[in-house]
Amino acid sequence: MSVVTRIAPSPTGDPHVGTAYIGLFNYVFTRKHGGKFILRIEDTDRERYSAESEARIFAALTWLGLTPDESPDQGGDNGPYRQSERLDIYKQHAYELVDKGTLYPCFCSEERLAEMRAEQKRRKQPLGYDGRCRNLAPDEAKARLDAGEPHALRLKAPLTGETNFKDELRGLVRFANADIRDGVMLKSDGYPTYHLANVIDDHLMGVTHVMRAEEWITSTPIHILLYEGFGWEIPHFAHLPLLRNPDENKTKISKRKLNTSLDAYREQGIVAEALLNFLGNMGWSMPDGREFFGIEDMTEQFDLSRISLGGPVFDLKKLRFFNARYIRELLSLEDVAERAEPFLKSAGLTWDDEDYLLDVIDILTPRVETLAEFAEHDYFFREDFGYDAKARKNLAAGQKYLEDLEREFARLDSFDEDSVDDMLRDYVQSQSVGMGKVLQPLRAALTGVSNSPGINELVSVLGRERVLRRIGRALTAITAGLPDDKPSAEENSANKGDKSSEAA
RNA sequence: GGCCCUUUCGACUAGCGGUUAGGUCACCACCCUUUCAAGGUGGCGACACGGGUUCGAAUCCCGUAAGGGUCACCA
Repeated sequence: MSVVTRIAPSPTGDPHVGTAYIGLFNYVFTRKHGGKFILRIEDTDRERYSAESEARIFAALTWLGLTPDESPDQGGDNGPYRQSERLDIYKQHAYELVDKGTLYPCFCSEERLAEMRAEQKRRKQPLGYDGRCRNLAPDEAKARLDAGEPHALRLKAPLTGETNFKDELRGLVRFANADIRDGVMLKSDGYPTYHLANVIDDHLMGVTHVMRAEEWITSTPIHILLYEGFGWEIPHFAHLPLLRNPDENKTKISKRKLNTSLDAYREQGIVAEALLNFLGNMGWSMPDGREFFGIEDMTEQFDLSRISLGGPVFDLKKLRFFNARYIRELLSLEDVAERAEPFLKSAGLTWDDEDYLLDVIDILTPRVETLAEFAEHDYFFREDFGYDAKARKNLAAGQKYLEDLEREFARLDSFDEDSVDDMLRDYVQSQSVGMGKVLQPLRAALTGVSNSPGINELVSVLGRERVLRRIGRALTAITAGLPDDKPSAEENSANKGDKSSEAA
């Protein structure tokens, strides 16, 4: 049996990390079994639909490398892949189900339903359709239908017995039919609701394994009833655990409490592989316990039985750790530089040759957790950086050393790290002071900040020309009295990371 | 509230009847060190609770509790 899976995001708002999460599991499962992975756009909610959002979903999936085999973009044998383009299909199938007695027309107005709900709430009764139209005499229903009276189509849920299904991860899940409501399957505007469209599409597209988030568990019996109504084969279901907010109660991941936008992570300089790897550790683990693995490795080892069911908390700190690890170890220097370039450029930073960029990225790499953070070390790319408070203090205290070092550097033959190191050590020794006394002013002159990569590598990468120019500039500034009003570029560059996203 | 799902360190997890309950992030300490990192070493820290079953339970069963999800003409 060939496997067919799908993800079915709704194009409303930002592309969601949940889509990437569910997408990843569908993707690796499908690749593992040599099947087909479909992207279907569930755009039946006309109120919230956004074309731009749909485009961003495609872009995000492409970024992550979760490329579908069939989609609205690529097409395929089972299209169209946008639900809004399948309206006739749903309608036709829906009325077929009316004939079969699985669905029935409901002529109740929105107003009546609203009243009904209000009344139920007041009496603290269970919410749900009261079934008025369910018991309409067949010919009355038919007559009103023929007369073209506006109506929705509701599920005629059995009153007794139970509807069960086997969840691949949890085993048998049972529901009393009495608890299943007569939900609307086809809206009065002719659009299907999720349940109907979903079942029809999954069947018509040949989906064999429905892997979706746990929140769908309670609507699965509705889907089962629909499959049974049509007389269709029921696919396998696997409900994946829900990603959780890092809040007290671990509620379902939400953009109120966490940044759920894939675009946002991309813009923050999270690399796709790291995000995927991080997501792969949410509710799943490698048999050998490895935490760092690519999508190929995951595919190779993937097994539904290794999914754990507790809802994993989406921990930004661990994501950043994974990202940092990819930047400094798992990706090649060239690769990192290439990915960092857009971030540097959009910060207005420029450089003359690629080798210099590579050198800079190389020494920055252990000090950075995201691609965007490279741009914080702007002193590598500009000569007009400001001096922050500590740097000014260091400069003021180090004028003499800087004057000496200016001469020493001018005289120095080679700017490789060892030569620089030898020279500096000799000089410091000759002054009979601590290293810091000399090196901190030098650091301030070269970077404008008080913390930076090691002096030796810094000097070596910057090269003679920049070093001399910067010492000269610092000396001038000292003489001019180091005016405080000068905008100091990176006053807070020592502050770690983005608290901003947590500041809600 | 009804129904459904879930439950191992603060977080992610390993474990699938016999382990000093292991690893990772975070946190703390130490080492390295001119700064900031990275790196190294070590530390803190968990089987929700109560009953069973068993010679023996984190592992199996039953309750309880807690948390989550869901109850729309949204998905």
